[in-house]
Amino acid sequence: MAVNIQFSIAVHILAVLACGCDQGGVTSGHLAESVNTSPSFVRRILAKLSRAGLAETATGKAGACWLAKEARDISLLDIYRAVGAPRAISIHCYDKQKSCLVSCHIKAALEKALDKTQKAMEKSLAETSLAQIVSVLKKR
Amino acid sequence: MAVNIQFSIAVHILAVLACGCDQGGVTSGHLAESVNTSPSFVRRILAKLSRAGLAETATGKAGACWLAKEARDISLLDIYRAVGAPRAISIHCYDKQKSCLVSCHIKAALEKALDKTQKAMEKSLAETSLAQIVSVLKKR
DNA sequence: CTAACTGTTACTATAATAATTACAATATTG
DNA sequence: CAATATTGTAATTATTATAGTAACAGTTAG
Repeated sequence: MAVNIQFSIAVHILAVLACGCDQGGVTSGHLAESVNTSPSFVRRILAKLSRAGLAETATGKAGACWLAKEARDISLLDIYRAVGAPRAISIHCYDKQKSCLVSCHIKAALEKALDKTQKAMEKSLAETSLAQIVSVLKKR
Repeated sequence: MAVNIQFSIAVHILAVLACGCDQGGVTSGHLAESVNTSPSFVRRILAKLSRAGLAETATGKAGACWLAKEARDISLLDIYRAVGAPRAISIHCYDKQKSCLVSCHIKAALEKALDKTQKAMEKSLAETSLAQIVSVLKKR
C-alpha cells in the first residue's frame, strides 16, 4: 500500500472527531489507535486539516483536537483538497519525440479531457458531507 | 513517477495508431520511440489493449498493430478499463480497532460514498472518444 | 520545573510500478 | 529450409512515491 491514502485517513480522523467518541480531549495518540497507525503520521495529516480550517488543535500539556466547524459543513471535497491528494488520473511525463505529432501534443490534448474528469470527480465529492458519512456509519 | 501511468500511455499508443503516422506497419519499437519508453513496456500495455478488443496485433517477422475499431467508437473509459487502472481514490486497509465504532465502520461508509465518485469519474471518461483526442491534437 | 502534548523535520522502510532482460513462439522472406 | 524480425510473456532489477519512525523544539497545564 504505497498508494496515497491520506484522504481516507483524514476522513477517518474527522469522523472520530465528529463522533466525539472520547469525552475528554482527543489526542493524536487516540486517533492513531483508532486508525491503527503512528501518532506522528496522524499529526502530519491533522496539521494539514488544521491549516485548511477543518480542524483545530491545542498545543501544550492538555493538547487536543476538534472539528473547526459543523460536520454538515465539511464536504469530502474540502478534505480532499486539504490533504493535497493527487489527481484521479495522472499523465506520463516522458520527453517528447519531436518528429512525432502525437508525441508532441498528446499530453495537452489528454490533459484537457482529464480536467473535465477531475472536475466531475470533485463535484461528486462536494456532494457528500462528513455528517452523511458519520450518519451512515452510526447505523451499523 | 511510480504512479500508475499505463492509462496515459495507452491513450498515447492508440492515438498514434489512430493517426496512422507511419504508413507501413507500426511496431512496438515505433510506439516506444514516440512514447519514449521501452518496447517491452509498450508490448505489455498493447497486449492488454488487444485482449480488450481495442487493438489488433500480428506476430511474426512483419509484426505490427492497428486499431481494432474506429477511433470514434473507443472511449477513454474503454481504455481505462482495458489497462486495469486503479480507482481514483483508495481507502486505507489497516486493521480495525474493535473498541471504536468509527474504526469498525468508516471504511464501509466511505466506500459507499466513493463508489458514487468513481462512477461520476467513469461517466466523464465515457463521454470522450479517442477520435476527439486525436482531433484536438491535430489542431496544434 | 516537569510532564504531556503538537508541529515539524529528517531519515528509513515498504511497496507499487516502471525498466530491463531474456526467450519461446510465430510469421515473412529469400 | 534457414535467417530474421517481430509479438507475448515471464523473471528480475531499479526507481520512486509514500508510509513509518524517531527526534526535538515549542507550548501549556499543573
